[in-house]
Formats: sequence, structure tokens, C-alpha cells
Amino acid sequence: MVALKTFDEIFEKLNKYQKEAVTDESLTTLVNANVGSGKTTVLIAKVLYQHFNKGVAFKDMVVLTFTNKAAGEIKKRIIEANVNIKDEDMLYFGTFHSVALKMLKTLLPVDTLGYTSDFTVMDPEEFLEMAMELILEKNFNIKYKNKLIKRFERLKIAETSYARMKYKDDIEALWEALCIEKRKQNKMDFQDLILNAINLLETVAFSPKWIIVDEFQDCDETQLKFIKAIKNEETRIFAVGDPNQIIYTWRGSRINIFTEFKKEYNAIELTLPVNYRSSANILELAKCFIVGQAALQSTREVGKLVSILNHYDPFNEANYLAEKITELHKSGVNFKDIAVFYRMQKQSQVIEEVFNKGKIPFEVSVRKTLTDIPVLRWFVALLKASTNEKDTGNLVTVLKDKTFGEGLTRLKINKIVCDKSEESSSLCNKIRGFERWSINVACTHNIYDYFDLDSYLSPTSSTYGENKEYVHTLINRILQYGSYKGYDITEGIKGFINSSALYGVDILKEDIHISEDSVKLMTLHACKGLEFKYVFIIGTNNGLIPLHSRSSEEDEEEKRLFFVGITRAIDNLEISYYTSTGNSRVMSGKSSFLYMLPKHLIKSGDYNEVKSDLRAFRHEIKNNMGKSIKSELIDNQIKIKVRHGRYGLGTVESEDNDTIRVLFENYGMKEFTRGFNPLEFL
DNA sequence: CGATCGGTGATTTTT
DNA sequence: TCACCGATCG
Repeated sequence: MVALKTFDEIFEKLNKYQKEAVTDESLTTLVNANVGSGKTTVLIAKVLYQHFNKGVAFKDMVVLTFTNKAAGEIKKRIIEANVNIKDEDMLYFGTFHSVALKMLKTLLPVDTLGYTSDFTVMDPEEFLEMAMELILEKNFNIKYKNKLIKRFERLKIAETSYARMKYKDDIEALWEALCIEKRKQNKMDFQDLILNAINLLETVAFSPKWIIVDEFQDCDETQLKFIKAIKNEETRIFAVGDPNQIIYTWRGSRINIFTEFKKEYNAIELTLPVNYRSSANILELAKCFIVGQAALQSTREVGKLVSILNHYDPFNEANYLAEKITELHKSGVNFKDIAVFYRMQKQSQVIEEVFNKGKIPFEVSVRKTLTDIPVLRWFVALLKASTNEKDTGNLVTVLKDKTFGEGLTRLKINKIVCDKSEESSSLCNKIRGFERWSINVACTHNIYDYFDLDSYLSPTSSTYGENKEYVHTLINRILQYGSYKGYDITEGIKGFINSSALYGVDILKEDIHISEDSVKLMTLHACKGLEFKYVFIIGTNNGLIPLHSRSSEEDEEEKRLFFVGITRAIDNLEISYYTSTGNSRVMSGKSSFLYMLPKHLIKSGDYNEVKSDLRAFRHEIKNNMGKSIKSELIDNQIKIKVRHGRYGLGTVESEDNDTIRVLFENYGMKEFTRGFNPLEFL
């Protein structure tokens, strides 16, 4: 029984700044949306206002976001506001890439670039495979091969230093060859979608009334050009973003984007200054890490002080978190209202292990890709090759695969592909005959049997059941997609694969579910846009927060990143650091950021204890984490190396609340009182 | 071929 | 600061 919101109802709830932004009709408007100021609400109200009050059709609005999640959220909330609006009305609402794809498929003459309109989208992995094939085929001399992806990235942002390293190789020739090969195989990579759309937009008459951009501060050069290419003389631009949340400059977004854009478009600048999320104390604390503090206004009560705690090391911290969270849960706090933020992905490992043992439900924000499930990677390559006769890349991938394919050598594949010899492969024939077969098949359920997949998934292997399940689930998803869109089999497969490259495949997409009652573990980058009642920011040591930086620009970005983390907290914020990191990259003791905090906003606690009864648990956790390099964080803690002024080198043998016992190489066992001991931890 | 030297970067990640 | 890669030398 959801009450229908009318636009007026939504509008009345807005503050004066938000109302001004919603009704603004300047040619170009830049909204400086402070943290927690209702940016998405304004953006949605703007769309509804233009539609219902100004009669602008949805197809005349281009709404651009960076993530599928954001695009989905906007569409969902618009439909909630008026059930008569349908998803397909919002034609150009989506990520930069998906909107570019839509344009290339329906609006733009891709044939002038040497493509046909049934081109496919390459994910980064497929792109890398294509590069590797070309290196072999054309005998390119490529150095630093395992850094190829990074090098291409740099080449794309025209930052050539890393792409061309001291020792020259054929990286540029490879790039050229890739451009040719992509056309030959009728494929575009993610970047091509936008670049090609930019190229072709000039040639067609497309003039939307509005371009509305979310998270504008994250735009890179290409995305700005895309906006420019869509814009027509009477097109209005409404860009919303927060310059205090620029945390992706390493990915091409730029620090001066607001001033540059304002200058270029002569844009009006509006501000949303009112924060509705965090308690006044938390907001006050956050202000230490940004430059435009004055504009940010609090609406909430003073609230609790922010806790600054120290822990001996990551393992102790994980134990503390487990205890603290269990306590909170017993006192009635939902797990879903709690989040733990850290600087690097691998920091989650210790916490995951300890939370598992402590039976604390949690979700880690890491995205799975097709590569994580080899059978699907292979099967999708098989489908791609089967529905695109130009796709020799995936044909080779499928045939040469030793586990699922026929394990053929390149020489043999070449013979088969060239079609000149008596060599043949039944799988290759199936792939080549797929389109002919699919036309005459009324029932689509036997794709599995057509390829005789049972024999390729080897029923004797231990993973057979699991693999078969994966393949069947994927086939069902494709069929659902195809019938929903009213496509035939090949169209359905192509459409599904293109969209899954951009949107991910939902059967393996392990995106976190905010509504699920579990503690959320994520990096500071991943927490942007979210909010939690209880936030723990861990590992606030120099070398982690902030990470080692070479330039003052990078240091400023680390501050903004910390700012983003702090401002996720609604009522409770706890920040912790290690007194002994056991990692040469991470310095023991408080981060320089923690010295910047005003004393009246914080309270400090001391958890610098090492419980001796946890030693066995520490070992168990270490073993669970395996021998991976990632375990280094607590691995070093098993035998902590120390140096003493008189006794020299030694290792910590046991420790408890008060004392540390150290075995010295030359002096045997010595005992020290914790707190003022003359030990240097190494 | 093994030792050594010099240069480079590491982290964050969406599509 | 360390780990890794590529080049060069003996």
C-alpha cells in the first residue's frame, strides 16, 4: 500500500536551495552539492519537474550516471513517484557507457566507422586476450606484459610516461593493430563506446532538451567530451556533483573540473549546503579534511563524540570489532546499520576470518567477474563466437581451452579457421552452424544439447555438477532476457552478452545488498554514496590512511577520501589505528590525519592489549588465510621481531596485558613491562 | 647463465 | 622501502 507521491508533495519537502536547483532553467547549471545534501532527490525532482510542469518528454532528457546502481536508483525512484512512467520511457537514462551504446545501436551510423550495428561489446578481459593474440600473430615485441592493462590505461589518458617505458617496445604498433582488429571482429571496448559516439554525434541531428549529470566530479576528459557532443544550441545542462568528493583523479577525473567547466560553459553555480545525514560533531570533524568548509551546514543535534581507539595490530582489531559488534547487536542494533571501512581490499581478510568464527553476518564489497567462474568465461566466449562470424578471437579462445574446449594448438586452429585443409573440429562446426540451426528451432531450450556440452564439461570432473548448473542458469537468463525483449535466439544472446558486459551478469554479481541484515565491509572508495548509523574506519596509520603519497595533490586526495568515509556516519563513528603494524609500509602509531582532529570532538580509548588466550586463535586464523601473500598483515605477527638497545635482535615469544617476553638471539629470554619498554618493533 | 644494476611502481576501480 | 622487470657484464 504505497501512497502515490505527487510532484507537489515531493517539491514541498525540499529546502529553498533544493527548490531553486529544481526550478532553475539556466542554459548551463553546475550544482555544488555538499555531502548528504539530497543531491539525488534534487536530480529526480528536476526530472519530474521538467516532465510534469514543463511538458518535456523523457526521451528528450539524457540522464548520465557513473554506475548502474545509481542509474537504477534514479529510475526506480522516478517510477515510485509515478507508476505510469515505464522504464523504457527513460530511453537515455543510464551510465555514460550504456547511453553511448544505446545511441550507437539505434541512432548513430556506425557503418561509417567500419562497424555493423550488431557489433559486440568487449569487456577488459576480452580486450587483453585480443592483445595477446595479436602479439603472437604479428610477433610484436612487448615488454612488461603483465602490466599491459595498466599501460593501455595510461595510453588512453594520453599519459605516455608509463605506457612508453625506458626500454621501448611495440606498444604503439600494438595499439594501432588493436584498432584495426576491433573493426575486423566488429567489437568495441568500453572506451570505444563513448569515443565512437562522440565521433558520430556530429553527423546526426540529435538535440535533447536536457543533459543531466550525476556525480559530475567523477567525469574524465572523454566523458566531458561526450556531454559536449550531445549538447546542442538549446540543450540545457544540469550537472550535480561535490568537489569535496573527488577521489578518482587516478582514473582520469580532474581536480579543477568545476572551475574549468564553469568557465567553458559560462555556467551558473548553485549550492546545496545543508547536510541532513550526520550529527553536528561528525560533520564538524569531517570539515578538517576539506577546503570549502564554510558552505557545509549541519541540521542535526550535536550527537556523540567520535571515538579514536588504538589496537595492537589488525588481528586484535578484528577481534575487538567482532566483540563490539556482537555487543551492539545484543543491544538491539541491526547488523545492516554497521559498516567497516578500510583503505585496501586485502585488509578485509582478517576481519572476514574473525567474523566467520564469531558468527557475525557480513558482506564484502568485491565484484565478481566472469573470469572467476572459468566455465562461464568459456561458455560466453562460445556464445560470442557462435553469434558473430567475424569473432575469430573468441573462436580461438574456445577451441584452444584445455579444460572445456578441444585443447587445440594454434597451428591446428589456424588450419581449421582457414578452411583449407582436411582438418576439422566438431566444436568449430557447431559454432559455425549455430545461426543456421537457431533459425529453424522453435524451442530454445536445447542450446546445451546442440553444443553437446555434456561431453565438454567432462562428467567425470569434480566440478561437473556445479559447472552444469552455472551453464543452465546462464542459458535460462539469456532466454528470459530474449523473450522479455521479444528477440529471436541469436538476437537474444547478442543483446544479453552486450548488456552483461556493461551491467555484469547477475548470477555472479556479488554486489552488496544494502537491505540485507549483515555488516558491510568495504574500501573507502566503495563507500561513496552510502550511509550507516555505525561506521568504523580502521587502520588509520600513515602508509594506509593516508597511503604513501608522492605529491601534495595525492595527499589532498587522501584527505578527501577520509572525508568521504567520515561523512558516511549518521550517529556513531569510531576511528582506529595500530600500535604495531608488522608491515614495513605501514607506520605504527596515529596517522597524521588523527592529529588534525579538534580535541573537543573526540574521545580516546586504549585497546592496546594482547590477550594471551588469543594466540591459538591467531594461529588458526593465519592458517585459514592460507599461504597467500595477502596474509602478510598478520603473518608477521606470529613472531614479531624486535630490537633492544643492549640485547640486540630477538623475537616476541609471548605477551599478555602487562608484559612481553622476548627471546634474544644472544641473551636468551627477557621480560619487559608493556607501555614503557625499550623495544623497537621491526 | 647468474649476478648485478637501474628504473619503476606499489593503492583505490567503474564500465 | 621493497619487489619486479629488463638489460648488461663476466
